[in-house]
Amino acid sequence: MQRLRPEQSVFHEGDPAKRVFMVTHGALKLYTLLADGRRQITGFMFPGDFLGVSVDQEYAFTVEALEETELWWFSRDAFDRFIAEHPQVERELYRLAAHELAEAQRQMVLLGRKAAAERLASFFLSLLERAERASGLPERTFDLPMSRIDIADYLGLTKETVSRMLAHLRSRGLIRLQAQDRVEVLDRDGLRSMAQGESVGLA
Amino acid sequence: MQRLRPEQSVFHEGDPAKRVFMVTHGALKLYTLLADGRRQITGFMFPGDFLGVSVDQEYAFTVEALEETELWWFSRDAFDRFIAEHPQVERELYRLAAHELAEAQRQMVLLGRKAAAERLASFFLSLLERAERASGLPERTFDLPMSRIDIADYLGLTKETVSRMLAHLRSRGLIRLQAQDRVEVLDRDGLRSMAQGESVGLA
DNA sequence: CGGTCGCTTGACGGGCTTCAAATAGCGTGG
DNA sequence: CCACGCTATTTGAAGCCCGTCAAGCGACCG
Repeated sequence: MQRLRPEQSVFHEGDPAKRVFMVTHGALKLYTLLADGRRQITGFMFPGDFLGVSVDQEYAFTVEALEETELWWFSRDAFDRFIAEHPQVERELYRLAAHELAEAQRQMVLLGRKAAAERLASFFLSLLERAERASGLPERTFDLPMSRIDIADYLGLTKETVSRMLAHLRSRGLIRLQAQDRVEVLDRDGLRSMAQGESVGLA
Repeated sequence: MQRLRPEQSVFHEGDPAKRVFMVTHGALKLYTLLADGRRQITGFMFPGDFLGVSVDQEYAFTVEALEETELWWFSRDAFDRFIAEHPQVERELYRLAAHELAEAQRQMVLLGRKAAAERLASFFLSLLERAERASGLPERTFDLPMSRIDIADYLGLTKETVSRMLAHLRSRGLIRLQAQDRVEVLDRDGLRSMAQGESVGLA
């Protein structure tokens, strides 16, 4: 078990991947830095998510807590022994990796081809869906445990553009800010159509 | 075994993931489309690569041949049976997924944070490294089996910008075009420093 | 209630896209 | 083998979206 305060890191990019984690409370960000300080957040983690599982030798990113966070961890050796004794788990991990990969691909589409407003709308929709998966109920609101800069670094934008797009979504009546860090979705379909595209499936 | 002509597709996004493939000759592109036709290529595949392995139920992208291509395939059922009989293979597949995931993360950094010239330089370096892995020897040249539009859709740019950045790299003396579809690297270090950043590893 | 820090808003500029046209490469058929 | 024609690629000009720089505002905490 490990407790983290905001800003504290779990591990850094390049560290040997000696542990496997499960998030029990809180929220985390995963990121990589370029030499000149540019940063790309490659994902956020929430309770129930696994960390450092689909990793090969070294961690490929840095992980840092966004808020008070609690993790369960195992040494990779113990984890590997456990898997060896429970082969059906391996299949499950495999599914997990496939899911992560699909998510990464969706993010590539977002970063490569979507406009700023579309990116923010897509992000909000996925946070809403996550909130629903967590509670098991339909939801109209969700929290934003991360800063505007974090959102920007996740969406490949700047904090100013995030702010402006937020204003844009608000003025279009799609969302409302119950607080700086809490979003209420007023028009889910509108948000979806702003998020655009979503793959059509056909060539 | 399956043979494909250029432009022929192996499967489409949303198809049930009934098969697993290995590339033996040729080259392929993986992509998703947005409703209005915008396209993001999420990867290219070359001999030795596996296709449709880390996939959950449905394929998450369309795959299309860039040139004359040959694939070996297995039904997913047969593949799963094979894995069940050879548990050590599962571990290997796992490693494969981890590697794919790391690559996806690098692409997110490229799409989210790199400038056009940096993207093209990064792409060329990775093609050069792939050519070296394929031959097992140091290389100074590599092929471009894909069109400028494909490159653009992979890098999140337009074909015009790709052309201009190509001219830029040429004028800086970093590369030379032996043909439209064959690149010679004249200054690998220069290319590397243009590709920028590569993660610094430290926070 | 005041200070600090994060967020928002505004003005401006730049890098990439868009639209358009010229050129080059390449397969085809004579 | 060469000429032709088609398409991909390159090059040019103009515009726009988002980034940058700067200032103002607002929220939260002590």
